[in-house]
Parts: sequence; C-alpha cells; structure tokens
Amino acid sequence: MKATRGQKKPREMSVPEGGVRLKKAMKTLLRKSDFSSITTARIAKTAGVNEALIYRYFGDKRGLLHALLMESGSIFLAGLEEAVEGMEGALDRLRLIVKLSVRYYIKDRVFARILLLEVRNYNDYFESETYELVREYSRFVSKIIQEGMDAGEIRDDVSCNHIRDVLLGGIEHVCLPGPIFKRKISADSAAEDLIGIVFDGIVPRKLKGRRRQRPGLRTSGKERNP
Amino acid sequence: MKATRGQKKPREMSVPEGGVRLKKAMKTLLRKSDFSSITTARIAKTAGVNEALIYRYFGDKRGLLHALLMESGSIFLAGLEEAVEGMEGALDRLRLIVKLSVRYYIKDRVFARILLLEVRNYNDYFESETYELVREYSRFVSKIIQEGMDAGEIRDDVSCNHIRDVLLGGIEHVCLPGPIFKRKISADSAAEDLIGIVFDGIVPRKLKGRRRQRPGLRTSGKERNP
Amino acid sequence: MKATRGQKKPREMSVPEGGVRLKKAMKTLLRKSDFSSITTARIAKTAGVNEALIYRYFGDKRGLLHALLMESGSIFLAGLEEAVEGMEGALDRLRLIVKLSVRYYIKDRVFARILLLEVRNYNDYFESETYELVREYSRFVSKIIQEGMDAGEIRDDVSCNHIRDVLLGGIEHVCLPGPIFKRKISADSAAEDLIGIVFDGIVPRKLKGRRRQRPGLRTSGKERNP
Amino acid sequence: MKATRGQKKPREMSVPEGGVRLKKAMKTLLRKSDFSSITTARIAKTAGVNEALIYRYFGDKRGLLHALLMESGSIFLAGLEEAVEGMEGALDRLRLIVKLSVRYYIKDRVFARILLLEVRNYNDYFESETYELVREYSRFVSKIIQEGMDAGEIRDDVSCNHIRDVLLGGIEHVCLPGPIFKRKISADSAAEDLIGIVFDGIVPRKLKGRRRQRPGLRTSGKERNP
DNA sequence: TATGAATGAGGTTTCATTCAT
DNA sequence: AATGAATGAAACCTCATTCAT
Repeated sequence: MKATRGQKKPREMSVPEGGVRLKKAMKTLLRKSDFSSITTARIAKTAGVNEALIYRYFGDKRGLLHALLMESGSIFLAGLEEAVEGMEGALDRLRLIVKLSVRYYIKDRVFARILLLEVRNYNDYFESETYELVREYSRFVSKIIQEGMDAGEIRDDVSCNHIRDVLLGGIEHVCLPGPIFKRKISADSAAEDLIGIVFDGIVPRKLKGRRRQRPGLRTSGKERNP
Repeated sequence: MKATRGQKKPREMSVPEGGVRLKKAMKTLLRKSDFSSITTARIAKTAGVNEALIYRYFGDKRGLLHALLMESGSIFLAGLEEAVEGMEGALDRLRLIVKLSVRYYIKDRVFARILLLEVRNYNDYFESETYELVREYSRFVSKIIQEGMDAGEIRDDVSCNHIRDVLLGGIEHVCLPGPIFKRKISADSAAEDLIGIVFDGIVPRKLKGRRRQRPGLRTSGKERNP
Repeated sequence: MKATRGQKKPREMSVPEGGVRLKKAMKTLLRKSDFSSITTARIAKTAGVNEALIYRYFGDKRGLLHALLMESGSIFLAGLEEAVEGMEGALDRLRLIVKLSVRYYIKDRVFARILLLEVRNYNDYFESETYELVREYSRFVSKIIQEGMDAGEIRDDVSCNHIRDVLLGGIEHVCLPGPIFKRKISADSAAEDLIGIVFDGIVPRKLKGRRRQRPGLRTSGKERNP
Repeated sequence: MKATRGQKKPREMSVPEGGVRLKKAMKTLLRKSDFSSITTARIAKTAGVNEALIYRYFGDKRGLLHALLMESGSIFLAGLEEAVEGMEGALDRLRLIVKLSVRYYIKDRVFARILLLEVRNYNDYFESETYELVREYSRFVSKIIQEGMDAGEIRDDVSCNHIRDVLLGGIEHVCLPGPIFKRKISADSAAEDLIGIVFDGIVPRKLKGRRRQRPGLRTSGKERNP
C-alpha cells in the first residue's frame, strides 16, 4: 500500500506526505513532552497538516505513537539480532547489545525510552502491538545471559532477570537527559563504562575476597551441568 | 447535606478532614494511573469530599501531587541520611542505600518512582519544589561513591555518575511491577542481588584477567558452530 | 492504482460505473440506518468507488438521496396511477392502492417510508424536489376518497383527509419491521386486513346501531365488577 | 436526589436549574429538528447554560433525550392507565385511549411522536430504557382490543395487532404537522373522526352486505366462546 | 471518468477550575 | 470548612467536501 514502485518520481516519493510529516512531528514533540500532554492540535500544527489526517492515517493519536514505535523499534531489534548472531561468547554479545542499545537510545531517545525501558509502566497503553516487540527485546537479552551462565561465562548465583534489570536500568539512567550528556560524553564510552561496572563490579580486585558473604546472598555453585 | 449530624462531636473529630483525605485519595490513585490521567473529579470522589477542596488546600492539582511527594520524600531522605551517617565504609553505606531505597520503592512505589528515578523526565512539571529533593538524593548517592573512590574502596577508572546511574537504574528495573514481584521475591533479597551484581560484577572470578580486549563492534566471522 | 489493467475491455464494460454503484450502496445502507447517520465515506466504501464521485454525479450527499427517491418513487407512482385508472369504483381503487403501497413498502421499504409516510416530517431536508412527488401521491389518494364520497360509496360524515391519514398511517404501522413480518404474514394479507378494518370498521355488524352515544371523557363510575 | 423538601424556598425550587433549562431547551428544539441534527452547542445556547452541564446531568446528549421522554411518557402512560381503569367496555376504552393519545400528541408532540409511534424505527437508539415504556403502551392497547374480541365487542376475524397498528398509525398521521392542524381542527374532533372510521368503517351501512368477500379475507366466525 | 490526498468546520465530550452560599 | 452548581477552554475526533492529477 505504501512504498509504491516509483510511479511519479524516480525516488520513493508517492507515500502520502501527510503521514510522514505527522510522524516526524510526533517524534519531535515526544522529545519534549510526554505522550499524554501532546495534543492532536499541536501535532497537526507542528506537521503543518490538518488534524484529521491523524485519524485518516493512524486511526487515532495512539495509533500514531504505535506506528512510530513499531517502525523505529523493529528496525532496531532486527539490526540488533543480526549483529549479535555474528558474534560469539555471551559476554561479547552483551557488550554489543549494550553498545547498540545506548547508541539507539541516543539517536532515537524517545522511542528507546518507551521501547527498551518503560516496558512495564504505561499500564494503560501498552497491552498492544508494541508490547510484544518490547518483550522480544527483553527476552532476547535474558536468553543471552542465560547462555552465558550455562557456558560458565557468567556467574549463576544471581537471578538472570536481575542481571538483565541492572543492564537495562543502567542503560536508561546513563542515557537519560541529564548532566552526563550535557558534558558530551560519547555513547560508546558510556556503554563501556556500563559494561565495565556490570562485568567486573565496582569493587577493586585487590579487595576481592574480603567482605563477601552477606546473609541472603546465594554463594557457591559456579558451574552448572558438570 | 451529606450526613452533617454532629459537626463537632468529640467522636467524629478524629475523622481526617479534607486535606488529608485528598492526599490519601491521590496516593491511592497514583498507584494505578499516571498523574495526567487522574482527574480532579476522581480524586474528590475517591476522597469523598468536594472537588473544590483541592483548590482550597493545595492551590491546584499539581499542588496536591507536590505536597504528597515532599511529605513522603523528605521523610525518606531524612531517614536515609541519618541511617547512612551511622555507618562506615562506602560499600556498606551503598548497600544500605540500595536496601532502604528498594524498601521504600516497594512501600511507596508511586513516589519512589517519581522521586528516585523519574528524576530527569517529567521535565514539564518538575522544575520546581520537588526537584530539589530529588537532586539532593542523587547528589547524596554520588557523594558516597566518590568517597569510596577516594578511600580506594571503589574502582576509580569509571565515572562516578555512571556507577550511580547503574545503581539507580538497577533499582528501578528490579522493583518495577513485573515478573520478579509476582514471584514474591522479597525486597531485601532483590536488593542483595543488585548489590552483588554491581559490587562484584557478573563475570566469575576465575575468568578475571582474561578477555579484557574490547573488540571493535564488528569483529569476527559470521559463522557460528561450524 | 487499483487493478487498472484493461480499462476498456469489452468484458469489463458491463460493470456498473460510479453513479449506479453509489445509488445501490446508498439504498443498501438506508435499509439499516437513517440518512443522517450514513457517511459519505461509508457510501463510497460500500460502492467500492471514490468518495469524490458522489459530488461529481449528485452534487452532494442529499443529491444522491433525492436521485434515489425520485427514481424509485416516480416509477411507483406512475405504475400506481396507471393501475388505478384501469379500475372502477372508489373502494376497489382504494383497495388496490393499499395493496400496491404495501407491496412497494415491503420491496423498497426505505423509500416507501420516506415517500409515502414521512411526508410531513423531515421538514429540514424535504422542502424540495422529492416533496412534490409525495404530495402528488397524497393528493391522489385524497382524490379517490373524495370521489367515493361524491358517489355515495364512502361515508361523508368524516373528513376526507382523516380517512387518508388512517389509511397511510395504517400502512406504515402494519409494514414497519415488527412482530407481523417476523411472523411472515404476506404483504397481500396484511393489506386485506387493513382494508377490512378501514372499510367495515372493527365493530361487528350485529352491534351496529347500539352505543352511538359519545360519553364525555369521564362519565360513569369508578367501580368495576362490583 | 432531585425534589428536595423545600430547603431554601417554600416551593420545590432547589432542583439544579441547569438541568431543567436543558430539558426545556431540548424540548423546544425537538419541535423543529430531529434529534441527530440538534447539536449540544445549540442546546446549551438555547438553554442559556454551559454545554458541559449536559454531561454532568444527563451523561450525554442521548441521556438528555431519554430523561425527557421518560418524564413525559411515564406521566402520560400512568394517567392513561388510570383513566382507562375507571371505564368499562373495550370500545369505550379504546375511544378514551385514542382521545387521550391525540391530546397528548398535540400537547407534547415531540415525545408522542417518538414514544407512541416511532416505536420500531430509530433502530440504534431504542434498545433502552424508553423502549420498555413504549412497548408497555403498545401492549396495553393490544390487551384492550383482545378483551374486546373476547367479549364479542370487536370483530375477531382480523388480527388484533393489525387493529392496533391502524389505530396508532391513524393517530400519528392525523396528528402530524400538516394541513389539518393548520386548519385548527380540535384534538377531540380529530379523535372522534378517527374512532368513527375505525369503529364503523368507511363504507356506509346501506351498502353493507354488498361487495364483501374478497379472496384472502377471512370471513365468518363472529362469536367466540359460544 | 476516477482517484488519493487533504481540509475546514464543527461535533461531542472532558476537565481543571471558580464562586456563591 | 465545605459544597453544589456552573463554566471556559480545549481535547479528541468525524464528516462532508474540494482539488490536483
């Protein structure tokens, strides 16, 4: 329906323009405000088109958001999965995931925020199409971690999901608009810091061995499947 | 007109009046919906008082939110600071912070979410009163980390703020309503896991020293398991 | 862009073009909804043509309705008048009118409803083209009745228009979608019942002559079956 | 909730004024246009109150219509039933029903139209509260007719429902805004005409016996329950 | 002849807020 | 201290209609 084979102009230009402009406008606005405080009037005005087009092309305001999220998110996820396939070792894969996620986060901050991290919030809106995408991402990360545990690359005395939570939560907080990016630290070095922390911990090696065992912390059992 | 009998009877004196009931109602509602989708009508109905009281007591709807946040947040922060003062060693202090934060998160999820973590979002409404509280918390955590670095307890080859980000982000993701708490894992054991990850890293000790290289994003071959 | 191959092929020639399809669509839709709740979008979609064709062919939405009404109505009226001409006696003529009207009603309920009965309603839209047709029908019925009165076939102690009203009103209520047609009584027998009632009255002949008094609204006693 | 016991003024005045004015406005407007072409803006403006009051008091636009219909209709129906109870004989009862219905029709034309006669139209709106009222009226009329048949007062060779249809349809057409009432014929004399037609038929007595039997018309069987 | 794109005007509805009492 | 009534402004959304192609 879209992407007609160059009927009028050599380039793919016959995709209805209004829809494109609306998506751009929505994206722009999401950068500054949260979804529910963005009005259709504002979107249309920003896009320079008529408000009714939102409904013609996307059903309603939320439809526009979803279209945006799916578009951006599925491209990211596909790229991520492909890149990770071409690499071996759970740790290196995780490193790659973090790096690509941070990059994505910075490039498409708005979507990233909702897709990667806001996962379980937004209770009302997200029983829908987009939610599946997010879960896929989340499961994908968990799977890599689990594989690392099975291979002995990652300690298995903490919950796999907790590790995933620390990673995703770390990404979010590292990337959120704040002092960090005002200081213009690059995406990749932020990612490396994050990886460094989560892989090796914050306690210097020389101290290791001391101050372990806390009641409630599961120890032992490094290898599984002996 | 609504059960006005006994307006000043001693027994009825202890029934919370308008302001208190409104705060309770708001808190209840925040548990289920986000701020902008809670209507004043609903607040008043939940509180069982007249809508106009919101304006008498709190100026407006946001005023009510802020009152709530400040109340809950400043108590938490005061308690946190006091508890931490009475303890030595950056690592133990951080452990305590995480533990108390997770507990607070679970007890007063709504406020916690906004105060501890939503920090830099919500940019519209939160350039105000509450913001300072949040920054105080954030700075407090950073200060502890910095002290740990200075004392050699914490590695100083990664950014202090990145460590804080991983901690706060981890707390958020570990605590958000999700599979974890449906599986009824306790607050404290979640906190311990988190600490375990961030302190020691996820890479087993026996592997340490290996694999320090940081491959450029697209290194090796595409084949796996040949 | 929509299967444009073979634009003038002989086989595709017989496919009804825009105007016809639009009329068919409108008719279909009128069967289920009333005029003002039928949207141009829906009409066009039902017809499988472009919305703009409504304007090319009929000026606007109401134009389409009128075209439809005039087409259906004038055929009916012409047939009715011709059939009635070939018959003598006012009573037999009325009988025929009722029968044909009921048949028409059932076949083209939508138009019938508007043309035969909705006569004086719809005051907003119907001060126009179609209105004349309706009045012609109405006058035609009245004329037959008047002729019957003049010829002594019909009692002349009640208003001619009232008789017409009872006939038309009876047709409407007998024909409206209701228990009757769910019970599958045929058009003709419904028409006969109606004629039977209006011609002979509902009071059995043996009682005629009695009870001619017209009691003031609140005569007799309040007690029943003492 | 309404009809408070004179809290401020001796008369029943403390019913919120907005609601009353809205109902009045709606009634006024219904006299001229049909429901779906009346806008909330127009209602509010006519009432001289704010549009939002429609929603506060009646839920929505249709709620306002229903409130109106129920109010008017249930009063009418109650009065009708009571009056009819105090009278004996099916024919006299029917006469009374017609007379009161015509009066009601003329006094509250709008509601009458919808309540008494539009019965089966309006397919969308009337699966609701009001519908039951209408059916009650309809059943009430049918019951009287059936009783008349059982008592031998009314011929039983035509369907009871068809008789009811002729009566109700006749009322509608006699009463609809048209030439009749511009000529200022009174309600009661219109009702008498209608009764005259339906009771005695339009064929003069002297002709009776001739031109009966038509194929399809059920004859015979005047008495039941011999 | 027919269409896809776009739009203005207006529809219903919601909501935070004010105010007399 | 508290309320019922009312409201302005704006939200989301629908629709008949126009126009370039």
